[in-house]
Amino acid sequence: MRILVVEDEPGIANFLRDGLTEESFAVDVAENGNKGFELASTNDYDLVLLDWMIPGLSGIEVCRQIRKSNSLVPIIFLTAKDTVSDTVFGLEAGANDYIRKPFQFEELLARIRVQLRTKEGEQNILSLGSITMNLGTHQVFSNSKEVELTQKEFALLEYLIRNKNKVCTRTRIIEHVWDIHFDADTSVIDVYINFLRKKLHDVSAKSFISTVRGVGYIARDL
Amino acid sequence: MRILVVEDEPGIANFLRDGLTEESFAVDVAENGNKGFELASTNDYDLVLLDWMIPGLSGIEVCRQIRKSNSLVPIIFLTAKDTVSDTVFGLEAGANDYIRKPFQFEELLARIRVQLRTKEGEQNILSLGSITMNLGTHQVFSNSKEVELTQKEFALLEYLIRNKNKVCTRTRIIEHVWDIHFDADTSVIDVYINFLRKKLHDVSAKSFISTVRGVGYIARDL
DNA sequence: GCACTGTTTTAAGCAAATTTTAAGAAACTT
DNA sequence: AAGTTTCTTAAAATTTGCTTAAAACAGTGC
Repeated sequence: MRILVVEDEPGIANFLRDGLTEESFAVDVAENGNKGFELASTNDYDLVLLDWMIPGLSGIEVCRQIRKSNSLVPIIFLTAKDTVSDTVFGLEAGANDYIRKPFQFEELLARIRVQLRTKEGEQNILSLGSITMNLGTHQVFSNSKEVELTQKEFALLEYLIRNKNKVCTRTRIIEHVWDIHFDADTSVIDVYINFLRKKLHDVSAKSFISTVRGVGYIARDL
Repeated sequence: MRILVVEDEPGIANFLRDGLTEESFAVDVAENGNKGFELASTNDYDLVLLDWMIPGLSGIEVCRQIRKSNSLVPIIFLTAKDTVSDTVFGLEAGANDYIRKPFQFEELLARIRVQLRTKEGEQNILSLGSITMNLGTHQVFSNSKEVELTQKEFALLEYLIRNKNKVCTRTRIIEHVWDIHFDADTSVIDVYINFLRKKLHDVSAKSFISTVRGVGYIARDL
């Protein structure tokens, strides 16, 4: 899942980047409003975190512009202001939620999950056949036996399962899981598919990730 | 579907070639404006991706020349510039759309599909009789049973179905699906028609691809 | 600051599937 | 029946993906 963070204070920006990366999100940071809108309009993010007070276009403006361009990406405001009118103003501009600074990272995470859930019509649990992922606790179970996955393995599996029964092309995988947008001549996907198959294969019945030659991979529901 | 990419940076050019090939397009790359125009004027592309800043003729010039030669092929600009006047300039030169670098591959793909759709009046799903193709997921169903096709098989079937009820000559097939423009003394089409018939025949009622002797093949809607 | 641990990426040889070539059999045309 | 054209099959050539090992990197504790 790709998240755009629009935040000028480097401390907070880094804090968010690191924390969200730990949670297996692919994070881009924009340090002002113009950059933020540019990135938002040229990329396909799954969620946007938007600081209210930023140089260039204000957060509200960025939010309006994004909505004007017909994007429904969930937007969460980070705001130091706390008067009711301001938050209402933000929500009316098209934001989905807001959180006041200083905030607890856990709370932010919870709100992010809520937005992603409503977007995808899912809970915190993803499943495919006998495999279950708990996004909240970062645990993966295969036949109710826990399997330890690394960050990248987890992120790749999440992407595959969110798109289950659809072919995921190499290009899309490298963009959504690795956040790489050019020069895709790497075999890192092959290697991670291999990791996942090894870790999940002997536990669940059959190799549930099939290869679609010349295109990518597909995780099938049976 | 044939796409011409006019782009000088090898990294981006390769990225585009690979990504578009994954999506079953036949891709040619020109590394400068003159080559680009030469290819565009001597070939029948379904779409042109044109970088703005390229050696030789500028992207704008190539676009103008193409339009001057009375071609209506859809043209999408790739541009690093982002002032409104520039893009308007590009669109006035006869381009159909533009996308700013750096871009998300999926967004580019969406824009390409929009151009091809308006051109062909179709969505992401193609169908013929009991056969359905999902271009987004690269899946083919025959009587709602999935059939596994390779890249070339998929591309050939797509071409036949996009031109259903029209005779597709061998020359056009070899040009649009294989991107070969000389020396058509190959029997590769015969072989692939055979593959398709075998894979789809026993599932759907009758052989839906008929041979038109001396000319080519036709996929009929019944 | 350095060694240790685990993760991620790169690279290379091998295996497997796809794509192309080729050639004889079959079908159609004249 | 002769001459084309297409079909079918098999094998060669090529491409793509799998697997493994090692290198690069990051984080932790001493």
